Formats: sequence, structure tokens, C-alpha cells
Amino acid sequence: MTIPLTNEIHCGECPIRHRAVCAKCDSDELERLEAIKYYRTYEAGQTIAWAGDEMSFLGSVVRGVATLSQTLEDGRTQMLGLLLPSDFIGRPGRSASAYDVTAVSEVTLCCFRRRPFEQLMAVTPHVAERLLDMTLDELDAAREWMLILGRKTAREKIASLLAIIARRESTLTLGNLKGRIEINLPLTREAMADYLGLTLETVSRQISALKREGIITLDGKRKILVEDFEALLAETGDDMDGGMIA
Amino acid sequence: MTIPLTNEIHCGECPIRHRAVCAKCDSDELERLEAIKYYRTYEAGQTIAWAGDEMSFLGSVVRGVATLSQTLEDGRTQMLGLLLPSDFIGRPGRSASAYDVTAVSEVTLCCFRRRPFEQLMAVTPHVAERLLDMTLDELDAAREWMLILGRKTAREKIASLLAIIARRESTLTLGNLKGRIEINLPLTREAMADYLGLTLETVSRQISALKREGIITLDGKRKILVEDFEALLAETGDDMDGGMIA
DNA sequence: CGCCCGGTTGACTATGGTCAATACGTGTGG
DNA sequence: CCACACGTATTGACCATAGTCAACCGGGCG
Repeated sequence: MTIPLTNEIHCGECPIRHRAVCAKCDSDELERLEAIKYYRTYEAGQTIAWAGDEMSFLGSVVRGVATLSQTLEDGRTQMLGLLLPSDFIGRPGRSASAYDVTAVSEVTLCCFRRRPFEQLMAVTPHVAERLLDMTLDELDAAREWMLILGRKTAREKIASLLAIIARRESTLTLGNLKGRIEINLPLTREAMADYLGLTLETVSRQISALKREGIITLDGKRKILVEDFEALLAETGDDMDGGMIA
Repeated sequence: MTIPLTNEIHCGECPIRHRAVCAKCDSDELERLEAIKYYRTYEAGQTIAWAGDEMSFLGSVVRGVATLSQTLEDGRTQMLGLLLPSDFIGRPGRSASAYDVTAVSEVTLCCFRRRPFEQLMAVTPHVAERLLDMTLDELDAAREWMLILGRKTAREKIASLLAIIARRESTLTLGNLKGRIEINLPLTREAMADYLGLTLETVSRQISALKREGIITLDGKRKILVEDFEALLAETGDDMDGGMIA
């Protein structure tokens, strides 16, 4: 199943040091986190937790991509969130996972056992503060998705997804968001469909349509070139200037 | 516009004392909150904040119902949340409202000016802790809505909305959730449609269908009698037993 | 080589949206 | 008191968007 690793990464050199739940920690606090952390790796496709499962740990994604999703009895599934490096998994104070958590690519987590982490949170306000900020960001993101799911057309949904992924990649890589953009999308058509509340056929058709119209170009199946990012944004249905989130 | 009130409510007698952001405060912390709070009342239909507006305050709903919503340029709007008494408005650390906030009924807010509140939060972990819990609950609720918006049929959406409102009413009034239930729904057909990502016509048709099939009965326009709550739940598409949230 | 997985495309269908007419309740003013 | 307007809700006819079902493509791998 999972492949435990030794703690070969020291927090000081951790790639998500400045973005994860530990971002605001001083060296003292970091030491205490370091003492209770351990790493865990999942293969692509592996389930990290099922909805309703007890989860003995909380943690941060260090590397790779995972998804949060929920499935109706008859198999309809809805993705609820993309977990990228630095995103947090689990809810302090609640041991049952509310959702299915699945590794999309190979994923490495920095895990904290629940009890020690909760105790640590109680005495290190910097962790709780950072977690509040991150949770508020996720809430904004979830609400942005509500608008997409409830009110956007298939084409707008696709354009919005691409724009969101591009934006998240650019904050990770510091690329800029004008003109020509390259998007590495780590999702199958089916995963995109589950994100957008569409079928995979509709996703495929809409991507083909954007391609036909010259708004995007495919490079292989999983890399998308956007000729003009502004043109893509114009397809999202969003207010151009005003308050885009996440 | 707004009708400022004197601070006639003392926190000790506040109806939301044990559920709002101040729930975990000890008497010392409560005193400090008391020192910076003021009340504000909005009439039904009045806008509390527009998306993008600077908001000089944060606060709690004390009385009444408000909505969070977002609107695309062409007028399509999506409700993002219902704000009931004890719910929190605004985001610490960000002065611009991300959403439109509208009073549905007459609403009284317990407001805190932004700066003093943020300073207070930095030194009273109980406020931040409670806010984190509330935010995590809202995040779960938002994700439940994502599933409804993305994957449910019109009929399932209506049934889910009724079930959610019934559940929220029952936690406020301690009614029980079996058999015959009475739901006071404070929303117009259009507001329901904006919640569910439907048109008001579809909402009307689905409600008529549920009525025709004897699952619900209307008493006036705004009161719904559910003959058998289990039968309503069977129409939501949800897993019967497992993990319903919110 | 042939299978499997993921993706694309086509033909047809169904669900929900659009537009429009009608109904109903309430408050206003003649 | 009635007439009227208004906002809200219901219903119908028609239509469009996205879903369903199915065929086919292409690359990677046993």
C-alpha cells in the first residue's frame, strides 16, 4: 500500500515551507512540527482516504496532485477540490474524512498524527492562523466553483478550469499570466468532467471546439498551449476586471 | 440606509452568544469584544455589501436572514450561502467583500470595526479558534452544495434544498426529523432557483410534480408540509445512511 | 500482436431553459 | 367598493444544451 519514507527532508529545505500550514512558524515551532512529522507516499490512482473513514493523521501535500471527491450511490461523482503541493488534508477536531481523497499522480504527504498535531495547534497560534487563512482561501475557491457549477455553460466551465489551473501553476512557478501560456493539466477528461459537473464526452467536445477556434492548442494529451490568455479569460463568462478569486 | 442602534444588547444576554464567533470567549475576552462592537440593522431587500466593495467592518448576524451571492455580467446569479443568526460576515485580513451580501428579511448585525477586531484576534486565540471551526463548517456546506449543483437532477436539487432547510430549522427549533414535517421556506422561487442553479420555472414545475405525487403539500406559497420526511430524503439522490453534512 | 485505456466523434435523446400566456394575492387610488 | 397594477407563481409550447450510447482511433505495454 503506502510506502513509508525516512524523514529525509528537513523542514528548512522543504519545498512547501513558505506556503503550507507551517508557513508562519518560527524555528522553535518548526522544530516541534519536525518532531511529529513523517512522510508517506502514494502511487498514482491510489486512495488516500475514503469518505467516512477514520484518518489517523492530518498533513500537507508536498509533491504531486490529489483530489477531494464525493460520490452518489449510483456512481455520479463530483470533485470538490484539487490538492496541490502545500494544500492541507484533514480537519482538526474531526477524525472521519468527509470525502474521498485520491492520489492523481504520485503523491508525497507530510503527515502529522492527529493528537499531537491538535495539541500543538492549541499552543502554537501561528499554525492555527495559517490554517485559518488557508481554509478561508479554500472556502473562496469552493464558492467560485459553486458559481461555475451552477451557472456556467460547458464551454465557460472548461475555460474556467483552464484559467484556474493556469493561475495556480503561475503562483507556484512565478510565470506570468499574459499572452502565451502553457498549462500542464494533470487530469484525465473524466476527472475534468467530474470537476465541472459534465460528462467526459462534453469535455472532449468543448476542448475540441476551443482548439478548432484557435484559442488553445494541444501538445500531447496533457499539455495545453494557450495562445492568448486574455482570449481564454473572455470565454470564462467572468467579469473581466472585478473580483476573481483563487 | 442603515439604522444605527445603540448597544442595547449586552453580550451576556445575546441570543447568539454560544454559537457565534464569540462562543468560546471567556468573560475577559468578551469584554474586549463588547468594547468594539456596535449594532446595525438592514431592511429586507437591502444590500449589505457589493462584491468588490470595501467593508469597514466584520460581524455576526444576530437576527434575520441574509444571502451571499455572486453575479455574472449578464445577470446569471448564484447564491453561495445562507447567513442565519450566528453566521459570520467578512474575512479577516481582506477588506474587500468577495461577494454580494443581501438582507432577505430584516437583519441585525453585531459589527466590529476591521482593525480593532483583527488586533483582538491576534491576541485572543479563542476567537480565531472559533472562526476556524465555523469556516471549516462553511467549507463543508459549500462542498455539499458543489455536489448538488454539479451532479444532481432538478428534482433531486429541490428535494435536497427542502431537506437542508428542514434540517437547519430542526437544529434551531429542536423539532424531530421523522414522518410529518413542516417547512417554512423564506425564499421566493427565484431565490431557490439561484441557490440550485435552475430557472424559477423549473423550480415551480418540480415543486408541482412533488405535490402531484403526494410527497409534499403546499400551505400558502411559503409553507411546505412534508407527509413523510424519509420519502423526501429518498428523492435527494443521497446515500441514505452515510455521511450527510451540514 | 493484440489488448486496454483514454480520447474523439457522431447520431440521437432528454432534461432543463426560454418565451409567453395566465392566475393569484395584495396594496393603491378613483 | 371596484379597478388596476404589481410582484410572484403556475403552466404550456417549443427549443437548445448537454447527456447517452456507440463506433472508432491511437499509444503503451504485456
